Amino acid sequence: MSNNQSDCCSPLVREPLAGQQSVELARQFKAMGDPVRLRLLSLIASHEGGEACVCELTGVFDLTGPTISHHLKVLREAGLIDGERRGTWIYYRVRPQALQRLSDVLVPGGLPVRAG
Amino acid sequence: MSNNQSDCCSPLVREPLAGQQSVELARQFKAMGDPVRLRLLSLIASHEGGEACVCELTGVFDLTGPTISHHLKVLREAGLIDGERRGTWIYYRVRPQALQRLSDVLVPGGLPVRAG
DNA sequence: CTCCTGATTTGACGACTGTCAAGATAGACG
DNA sequence: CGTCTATCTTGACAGTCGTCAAATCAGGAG
Repeated sequence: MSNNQSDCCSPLVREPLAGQQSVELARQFKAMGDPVRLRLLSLIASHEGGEACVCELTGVFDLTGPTISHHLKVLREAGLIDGERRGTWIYYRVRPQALQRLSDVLVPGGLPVRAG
Repeated sequence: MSNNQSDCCSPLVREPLAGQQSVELARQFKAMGDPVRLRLLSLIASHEGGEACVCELTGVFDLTGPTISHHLKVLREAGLIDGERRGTWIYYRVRPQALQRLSDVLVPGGLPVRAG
């Protein structure tokens, strides 16, 4: 079985998910299973240049800095975003491969698709 | 903004998710954020005929009936599966539209794609 | 009607999660 | 060096979640 992350995975719909794979995927879906995190992900992904500084994210929500920081950490540890410090600010960007992989898992067509 | 569920949604990557939409989507992603539920979903989706009876799902896990039932309820209330009683048994099947929608949200191409 | 089997509901309990306040780190600037 | 700003970490607390045992509901068979 192709358990490799870069080679990726058969879609959910084609064959039963193996135990280990389900744990990995669930971790990523779970990270997206919170409205705040989903919006953070979207804010980052859709921001110009494909990246956003924490300072641009904090103001959007009625939440304290530490809470935003916590959510970003969850997204980062799930492998959905990457953070990079540049001077005073820390910039986050999404990992398109990760989103693509999750997207692929969900539809029967799955991997083969990819309309360039 | 096309906030309509059937018309669907712009992908995460194109523009920031609105508050209400993020809550709905998060609910579905959250439902998939558990290894057992992901495997259940996969078992149902990949089962012959596109449906599976609860009795076929229970034996797969080292979990009690009530627990499986609970997870199925979560998936059902998230709109990811549908259940139907036929005689003694209850059969579940996935809602392909729901999975498709989630898949679409995750990639930049989003809706327009669809390589037949 | 009574019993049996399949499935859900209820109630309980430990584990985990989202949130905040307070403290700690990291770099920029005097 | 010390200070200021941006971000993260820690500790605490209420709320939610995953799980099981026990009770309940729905059909089929005697």
